[in-house]
Amino acid sequence: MNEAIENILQSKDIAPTAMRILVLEYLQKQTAAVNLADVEAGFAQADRITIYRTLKTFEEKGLIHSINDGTESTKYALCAEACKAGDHYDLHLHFFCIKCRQTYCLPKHKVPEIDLPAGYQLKELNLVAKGICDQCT
Amino acid sequence: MNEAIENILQSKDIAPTAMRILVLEYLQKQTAAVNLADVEAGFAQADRITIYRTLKTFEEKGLIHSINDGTESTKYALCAEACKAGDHYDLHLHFFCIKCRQTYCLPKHKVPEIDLPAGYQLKELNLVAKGICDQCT
DNA sequence: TCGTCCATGCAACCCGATTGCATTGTTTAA
DNA sequence: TTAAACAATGCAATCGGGTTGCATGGACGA
Ligand SMILES: [Mn+2]
Ligand SMILES: [Mn+2]
Ligand SMILES: [Zn+2]
Ligand SMILES: [Zn+2]
Repeated sequence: MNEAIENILQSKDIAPTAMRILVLEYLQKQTAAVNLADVEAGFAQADRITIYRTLKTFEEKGLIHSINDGTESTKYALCAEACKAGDHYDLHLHFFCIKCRQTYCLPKHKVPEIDLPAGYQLKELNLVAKGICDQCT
Repeated sequence: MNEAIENILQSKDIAPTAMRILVLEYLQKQTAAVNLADVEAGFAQADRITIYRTLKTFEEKGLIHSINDGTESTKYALCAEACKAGDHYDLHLHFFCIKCRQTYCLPKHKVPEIDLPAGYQLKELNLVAKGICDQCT
């Protein structure tokens, strides 16, 4: 059972410690993006800093991606498998619900092509929609 | 001279105090979006909190809009004239240069239409591009 | 077994954002 | 004209997310 989780970590070049396995299991259960406080609250006793560094490591190694939805805290969600250290391939739309304040990945909605003025080089594109989610309608 | 500035403030239902006139004049001079510290540094002696509240008021009244470019601080820039209290009409692309760390409004690049899954209601759409600006190429 | 490396835990700090409150300035109604 | 009512300002204090320093502990290879 842990086998699968450990394999995922190792495939992303992350040493599978107890904490990391727990955090990854937690992330897999989520249906919306979570912030540091959410993860912390997901465990009876857990060190905030260790979770913080775990999430940082996960992000660096391409296991999760961070989302800046305009709220006070950064949120995290699991990446598509194709993501690698330093490269997040699946650029998709994120939706923030102003009612339940949940942030959802919409991986089927790829960010659109945009053309920039002459001389501008594009490296990254962030698209965040705000509104009311289907649960809250 | 101040006449024009005062008219702008009054047209947005903002009482034209000395500080507000100065801040608006400052904002009109900018070519990139600014944060609170920028505005503060733009004056010899100025109270940070007053500027903070000035920017908040400007935003509420639809004179400026705030930009979350993924950096540590919120940035602000003047709105199109059509913007009103609570309603920012000119949804456009913002470009953050990773070299000079400036954030530019690209009002000619409107945010694209997106279609959401059934049951999702759209209220707002934020699009931020990151890369290298024409000055830094 | 020892030494090295990495992960962890705890304390401390940084900084942008925000609030409380007393004071000052401006507007409004008597 | 004057006094009350209201809005803006200035200063101190706080909050909270994010980040770093450092000592300890566990895993693993020489
Ligand atoms: Mn996502
Ligand atoms: Mn803009
Ligand atoms: Zn919702
Ligand atoms: Zn630049």
